[in-house]
Amino acid sequence: MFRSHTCGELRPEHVGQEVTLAGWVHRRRDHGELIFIDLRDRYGITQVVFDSITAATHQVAEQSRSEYVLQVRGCVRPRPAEAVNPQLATGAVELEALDAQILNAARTTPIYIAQEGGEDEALRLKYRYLDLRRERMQRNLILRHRVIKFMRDFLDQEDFLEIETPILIKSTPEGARDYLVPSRVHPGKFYALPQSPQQLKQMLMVAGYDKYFQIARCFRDEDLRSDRQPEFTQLDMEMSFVEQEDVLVLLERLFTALCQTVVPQKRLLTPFRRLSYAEALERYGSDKPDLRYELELIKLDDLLANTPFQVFRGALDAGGQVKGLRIPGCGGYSRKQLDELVELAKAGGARGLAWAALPAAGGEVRSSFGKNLGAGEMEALVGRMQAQAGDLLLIVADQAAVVAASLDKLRREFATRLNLADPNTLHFSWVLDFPMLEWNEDEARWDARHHPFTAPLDADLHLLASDPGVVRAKAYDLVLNGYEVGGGSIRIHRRDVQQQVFDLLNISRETAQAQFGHMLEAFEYGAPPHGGIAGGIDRIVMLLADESTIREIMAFPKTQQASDLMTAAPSSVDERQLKELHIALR
RNA sequence: GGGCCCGUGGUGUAGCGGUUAACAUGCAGCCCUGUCAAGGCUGAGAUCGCGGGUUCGAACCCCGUCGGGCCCGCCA
Repeated sequence: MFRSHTCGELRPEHVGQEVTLAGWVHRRRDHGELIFIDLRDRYGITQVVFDSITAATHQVAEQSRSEYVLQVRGCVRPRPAEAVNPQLATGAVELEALDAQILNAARTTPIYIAQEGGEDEALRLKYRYLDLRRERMQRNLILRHRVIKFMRDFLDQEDFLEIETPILIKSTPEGARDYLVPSRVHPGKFYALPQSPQQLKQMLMVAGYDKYFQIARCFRDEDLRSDRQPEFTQLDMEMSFVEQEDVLVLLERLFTALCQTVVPQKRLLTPFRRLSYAEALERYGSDKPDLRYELELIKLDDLLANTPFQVFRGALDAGGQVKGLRIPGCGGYSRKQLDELVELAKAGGARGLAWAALPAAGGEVRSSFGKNLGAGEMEALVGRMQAQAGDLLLIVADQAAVVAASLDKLRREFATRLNLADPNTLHFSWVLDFPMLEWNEDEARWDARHHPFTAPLDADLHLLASDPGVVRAKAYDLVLNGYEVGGGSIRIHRRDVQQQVFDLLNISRETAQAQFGHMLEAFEYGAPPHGGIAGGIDRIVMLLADESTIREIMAFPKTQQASDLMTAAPSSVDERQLKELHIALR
């Protein structure tokens, strides 16, 4: 045994006991004859005092440097009243070192452990094992552990079974790009890593495991974002004999209890608000709106029905929309600041951004487009947007999707600038009634928006043949503070409806047989009605931890170029390995 | 595939056409018995990511390249 206690454990009740601690030198304060060392492990920090009276022990402290690994035997004693450190959990006591040894020395570390630095993230990733020693990362990984532990315990209580599914599976061309694994035994053939265990969990429903879950690693070979890594973890669930409402209610109970347990200090809004996909896009321009603040998009089409302004006119004539945002108190923006906003709108796909600034003192409206408007139109816009002196009005005219994307960008930007989103609030919501299909312009065909097994709303079933674009699905997303943290659907379990959907998606019988034959066959042997959901654990933990990238809550994340800077993966491999796998590089 | 931003001692920054490349912190040595971001003194440490170019002269300007970040496309 290297230690009798951890560095976070000692309290006044331990006074007088002889204990042994082991840990890293967090900080050293050398006063000559007296040396203080803060000894750290993942449980905390304990101050160890080395007095020159114990000469050999004192010498160990003299030689010690930051991040040396020490073992110290000593006596727990109370600190003098004026030397108590209320910042430390162990701050009422200290360890009087009687005997100590250096278990291992350490080079000067490239990053400081004791201080949260602003270093280049690449450096942190290269030396991740040092970065992970920091309190922040430990706190995040501990939170992550608690989240996953809670999910397992909760679902166990609800009679769910955690069942593992394979990592080496069959590739299907649907969805994201697959990570492929070559087969040695089958020349020229490949496994794929799962984008999600979708088909497998549906097979488990056919098999009668009516409440399944898994903490499932998923892989998608797509470009990265701050909330997207090539491998990530989902809470994957599937249930039989359930309707959409059952799934929503269960998940709401799960996440409510989860948040109340692991982040009780946060304000959780319940019940979760529900809004349709159409409403979300209409009011917020996003299917994952941050509802902690309002700042809604305002529809202006009807006021401009006869406008002479070509930009608005053109958009409306082309079947598009004109919508705006009222930004309170930003009417004083400079030309340069406004130009930045125009660039932001363009990043969202808009060709431009019309703005109107109302002076704080009242008077003439400054705007990029006022002179092009017809009589009374500016007044009508100002009225509709309920603009007040000092406000800034931002207006985009384009196709609905472009208007939504660009105003969503602006809406989120101003939430940040104006501090509208309370970081301490968790605002979950359900986005429902997604369109089932999506028109693929490039390929001129319908694509499944969720996946091809998603069931249509019963009320829309009859439209499948006549007007597929308006058919809504029994699909639902769980949204938290502007992030999609979960999504799922009720699946089709009727063979005739499935065939109808395949026909719509232009999936031939042969293709369906080749790609999904095993599922279709399985469904002929008594498939129960079923549905499920998958939650993005990384994103949820990120939000609960108040972090802005999921890299901060993963032990060993990858860079935007999908490389691991610590191990230098991916890497070249031996010619012999390639040969065994029947692979020739081009 | 595209747009924008970043790269200077171990670390974080300043310098933005001529400087002995500055500051903080860390590091090393010495002094110091109540510190907890300990303090004091002394010192070492950077060919400015890399490669070209412009210039009498480049950390600084230009081109390319590598690495990192944010976003668009992509992510059923």
